[in-house]
Parts: sequence; C-alpha cells; structure tokens
Amino acid sequence: MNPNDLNERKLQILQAIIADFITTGEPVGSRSLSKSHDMGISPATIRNEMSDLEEMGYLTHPHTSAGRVPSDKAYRLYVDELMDTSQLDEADKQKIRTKLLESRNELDSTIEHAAQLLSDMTNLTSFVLMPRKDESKLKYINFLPVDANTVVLMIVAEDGQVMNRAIRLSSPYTEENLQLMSKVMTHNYMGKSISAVMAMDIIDSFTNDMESLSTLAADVVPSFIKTLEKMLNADLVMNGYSNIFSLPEFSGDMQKTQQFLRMLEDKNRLTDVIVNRDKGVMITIGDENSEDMKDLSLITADYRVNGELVGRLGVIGPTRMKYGKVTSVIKYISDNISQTFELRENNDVKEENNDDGSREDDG
Amino acid sequence: MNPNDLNERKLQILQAIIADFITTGEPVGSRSLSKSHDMGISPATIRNEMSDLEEMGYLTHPHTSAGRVPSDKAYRLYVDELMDTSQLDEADKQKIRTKLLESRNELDSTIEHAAQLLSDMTNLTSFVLMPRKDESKLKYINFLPVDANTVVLMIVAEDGQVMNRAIRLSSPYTEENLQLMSKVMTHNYMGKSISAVMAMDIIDSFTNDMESLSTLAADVVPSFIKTLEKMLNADLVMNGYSNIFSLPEFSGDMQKTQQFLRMLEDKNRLTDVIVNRDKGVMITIGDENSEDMKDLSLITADYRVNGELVGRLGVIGPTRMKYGKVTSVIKYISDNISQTFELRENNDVKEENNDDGSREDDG
DNA sequence: TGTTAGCACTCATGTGTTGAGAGTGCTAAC
DNA sequence: GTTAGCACTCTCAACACATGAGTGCTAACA
Repeated sequence: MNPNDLNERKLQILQAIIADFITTGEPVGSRSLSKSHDMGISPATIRNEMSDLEEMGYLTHPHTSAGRVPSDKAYRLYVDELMDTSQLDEADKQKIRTKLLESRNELDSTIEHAAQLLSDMTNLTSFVLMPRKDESKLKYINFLPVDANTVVLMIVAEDGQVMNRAIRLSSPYTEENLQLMSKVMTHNYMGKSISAVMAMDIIDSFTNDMESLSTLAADVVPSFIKTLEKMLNADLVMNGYSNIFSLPEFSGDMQKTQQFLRMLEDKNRLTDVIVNRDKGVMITIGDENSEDMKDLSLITADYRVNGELVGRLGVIGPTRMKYGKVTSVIKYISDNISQTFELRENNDVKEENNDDGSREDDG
Repeated sequence: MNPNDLNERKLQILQAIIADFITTGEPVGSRSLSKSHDMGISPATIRNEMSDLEEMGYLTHPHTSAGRVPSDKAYRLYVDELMDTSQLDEADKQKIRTKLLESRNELDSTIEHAAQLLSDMTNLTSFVLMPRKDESKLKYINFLPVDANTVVLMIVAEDGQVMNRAIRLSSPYTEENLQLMSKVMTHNYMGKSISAVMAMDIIDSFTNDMESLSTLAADVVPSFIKTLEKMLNADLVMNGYSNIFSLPEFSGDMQKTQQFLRMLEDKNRLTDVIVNRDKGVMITIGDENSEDMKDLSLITADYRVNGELVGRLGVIGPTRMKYGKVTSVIKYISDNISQTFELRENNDVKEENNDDGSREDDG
C-alpha cells in the first residue's frame, strides 16, 4: 500500500504513465509508453508491470483494449513523492510579481488580479477567498446622519477595515442620541473581536444601558448584527470557469460540464468547502473530495495580510492536472500576496521573492 | 415590411408558430401546427401561408424538409404586437414581493435576491446592475487613523453611500494634518457630484491650498481618485448561468455553450452593453444585438432607488424565450425594487403593487 | 379563386455493419 | 526475468440504409 511496495522500475513506469496521461489526456498503452520514454525494456515487460500496478490499485482500465489511466491513488503518490514543484521559470515569476505590484496597496484588486493570474497560468478555474475577519478587533462604531430618517452605521476595525450600511429609522433621530449611541456602542465593543461581539447578547446589554436609546437601538441593533455577519462572511472571487472548455475531459461531455458549472454556481457550498480545508498547501484528489467533486482535484494555499488575517486561494479542475506546475504557481502567488501585504516599517514593497528557501540579494 | 402586410390569418398562423416553437424548440411543420392549434384550415393551406411568411422574412427553414422557425423579424413583430405581458399570476407576484421584502432595507441583498428571482422564474441567466452613482453629491470626506502608517479614507455621499479605503502612507501623519486634510477636502468637494469632482484638477487645487499638506496629499490624492472611480464603476451581479444547460439549443451544442459562457465571463464588456441600453423596458432580439450576441436576446428594465439613483436589471438567453412571461417578471421585479426603495414619509413599505394600472384594494 | 388532397422529393436522424487500430493477456521460447 | 508472437477485445469512424417529418407542386374541388 505504501510507495515502498514499488520497486524502482515500477515507480519509473508509473511516473511515465502519469506524465504522459497528464499531457495528452489519452489512456497510455505499453507500446506508446516504450516509445515516448526509452527505458530499455520491451512493451511486453511494461505490460507485465502495468498489470501489477493495476492490481495494486495505481492504474485502471477504461475497457479491456484501452491503455492505462492513473487512479486517484496514483496521483496521490505522484503528488506526495514524485512531482516537481519548482516548475516556475523566471518569466512566470516576473509576470506574477508585476501584476500583483500593480495594485500593491489595494487588497480588493490584488485579490482579483491573483485570481486572474491563477486561472490564466494554470488554465483552470481559480478562486480566492477574502481574508477571514473573525478575529478582527473593533475600534469604534459611528453613526453618520444622512437625512431625516436615515443614518449610516460605520464600523471600524483595528486593522483598518471599515464596513458601513445605511439604516432607515422608524422615527427621526436627534443628533444627540446618535452621538450617545456611538459612544455607548464603542465603549461596549471596543477591542473585542467580531466573533466575540457576535456571541454577546447585544440587545440585552442595551436595554439595560440607557432607556432613552431604546427606540433608536431597536432600529440599529439588527443592522449592526447583520453588518457584523457580513464582515465575517467570506467573499469568494472566481475566475476562468470557461477554461474547462479547452479540456478534453469536459469538451466531449456535456453532462460533466454542466455538473461542474452547477457546482461552481453554488458559491456558498464551495466557500464552505474551501474554508474548511487544512492550512498551508493542501491538495485533494478525486474521491478524497466530497461526492460532487469526486472526479475533480482541488489545490489550495493560504496567504496572510498584515501577518494575521488569513485568506485562501486555489484552483479546481479535473484530476488530470499539472500538479507540479499548478502547485508552484499557487505557492508563488500566495507567498507574494503575503509578502506584499506584510506589515513593514517603510512602505517599499520588496520586489524580490523566493519560494525555495534560499535567499538571493538582488539579481 | 410592417405588420399591416399581414392579414388576420397570416398573423394568427405566425403567432401559433412562434408559440409552438417557443415552447418546444423544434421547427414546427404545417401538419403538427394544424393539429395543435385547430384553426379550421388544412395543412396544405397552412403550407401556402407559411411559404408567403417565409418570403416576407418572418420564417426560415433550417433545411428543406424541416419545419419553420421564426426569424428575428418575427420575434420583433411578436414582441411589439402580439405578446401578452400580463402573464404573472398572483402566486408569482406574491413570491417576488415576499423575497424582496425579506431584505427591504439592504440594497445589496435586495439586488442579489432580485437577480436570483429573475433567473429562477425565467430559467435564464439574469443580471442586475448596481445603481449608477455619477450624480451622487459628496457630503464629507474623512480620514480615520488606523496605525502609525495607515489611515482609512472615507467618502460619504448625500444619499447615504459610504466608500472607504485603507491607505498606506509613505511617512507618518500627525493627527492635526489628518483633520486639516479632512476639512480642506470636505470644503473643496462638498455638494459636488462625483463626476464633477473627477473632472476637476484635484492635485493642482491641492498644492495651491496648503504647503504643509503636500506630502500627505501626495499619498492621499491618488487613492481618493481611485475610490471615486470605484464609486462610479457599475457593479454587475449575475445569476443562473448554468440554466442554459436545460435549453435544447445549448445542451446539444458545446460550441455554442462555450461561446455563451465566455461571453458572460467578460464582465466589463457585458456591463458596457447593459449600461448603454435605452431606458425603460428594452428588448433586443438576435441580430439587433452586437455580433457576439447575435443569436441571443436581451431584455432589460430600469429600477430607481430613492427616486433617483438608477440601476438596471435583465436577462439574457436564446432568441427563443418566453418574451411575454419574461418581460412581465422583469417589469414586476423592477417596479417592486423601485417601490421598495422609494423615499417615503413613513417607513412602511406598501405591500400592494399593480403592474396593469388598475387598482385593487386588498383582494 | 381560394382551398385541399395527393404525390414525389428532400433531408436529418437513428441503426446496423464493417474494418481498422490500439491495446491487452497469455504462452512459449530465450 | 524478459521478450516475441498471437489471438482476442473493444472503441471508433465510416458507410449504407430505412424511417419519418416536412415541403412544394399539381390538379381537382366548392
């Protein structure tokens, strides 16, 4: 069951099969394999090995007279042991850095650029999850007058996030009450995290506080809670869903394409899946995923903003994908986002970035 | 060329063909037509009429031995003269009202609900354009301290819109400068519309103003401009793109499906198209659209917010769509949004809504 | 003169057949 | 343990063919 079951030659053959299948998408036969990869053994021998590999669960057979196709288990082995994750050349890296630096101080557009880069460079569907905000601490809460019946609620967090929402009041406010409200709420919630505030019994803590605010509070509190909810809600940006049409596994199979796109359109579900993945680079292959993604693979990685707020990005596509290249791209982009949005003394963004641990000093 | 060319019977036949084709998607033949719509004439007669209609450009022939298919011109006639736009029953109306009232005071979710309703009820791809903000007048501009090198720029408009953006400064600010900056900018731009401010020479007006602010201004002004740009940018919400898979014109034709989805994925282009349409309910059919949508139809309508800010919503789908039903739905939804967000003395939202001009008092 | 029945003709579609090609598994020889 | 040879399997594309829906035309009819 573990790779040690496989002798050197079997590994070599398996790797060759995976490599061929990943590039062509066609089941690979013993004959064509012996041609493309000269490994000094005849097709017949390869057939024997293939037969063994199939028995061990690494290969499957679409039908008797077809070539072999790697199983999910084979991809797992490939990803864990065989693949090369340093497949980014300097041109690719340059492209990523340039694009991300274009919008260095605007998180939103950086996120969008990242999604774009990711789908362009992998030719898959990419997604980027906005940073999580559960642990953002509130700094102050403000109400701004708009017109006789409308005010804007503004919530500012310590990390600089601001959320706002217009509120229609059922009765007119006084300037005085508005300010009092701001003060009371700021006092109550300052320094607390969003999730902590959500856990509090907000309405109660209010009616106890000040009788005179009760009518205003009745209007304001529901909106306040909804706004906090919204701040928590992870926003998912997607890109390149029409890339699948260039993949043979989809372009011949309407059913499959439809299923894929319907799955993508259920954003809540997808967000859920992505949010609940492990930290760091995570690759799940085929049936390692839930039922509705059981012939897809998902690769995700995290990025940091201000050293803390954590978002996630990744791609989704058929199990036959260029794991090495894709993983390299994802890693490089996520590292780069993190680096761009790292807290730093001065405002200069380092344009150098290494993903292999070694440091090079300018060039 | 105009409908008067058509005698009563031709019109009747044309309408029957369109009706049949819209529901089945199959070319309709003389024989099956005479069966489904008993109009007291034989298939042969119908054939003669069909032949005339084809000559006049209302029908086409996929191939010799196929039935007739309505041309874009026929749909145009249908939409202008024949269709019935009061196809919403009370249950549908109820559904729309309920859904939209769920989020009556939150523009964003109302917009999303509207898009959802629209795609669900029409089984097409829907879109909603956020309200245009060109004419929003600025109320005040504020800077909020976040940390030593970061401030949040906040722009509040008279209509209650708030936009904000974190800015990293190249050198630390003083509380004093920040407040001065707020004052100067508010003084300069208060009461002006966003588009008017964009037209001003912002940098110049600044350096003239205060020498001491110049370094701060250098950091802040570009972000200010970008934020204004963002406020102007119409945001497009889409829904139901996978609905096309249930339509026979797409589900048999990968090429077409791909083209459609690629077209949708170019949001900027699509936004452009939608923004530049006429006011009110607008229907464009087939080749009335630009090249890349030449076998699609587009139906849009406007909605108002606070009696002024105007957004747009609609659907896109094959020329074979239920124009009557779809138009009714779009109209009803847009009227309902407008009504929900109308400025009004009290906060109660009227739950009654008529789209046919007559009034019914709770029945 | 408009309407209709009859008939020959046209295509798209579905089905069955066939052959080529790629690949396997087995056996026997090296 | 490795390889050549061979029979066998299965997919796929091409082709022929029948079917059926539909048309256009002509001639007869009311």
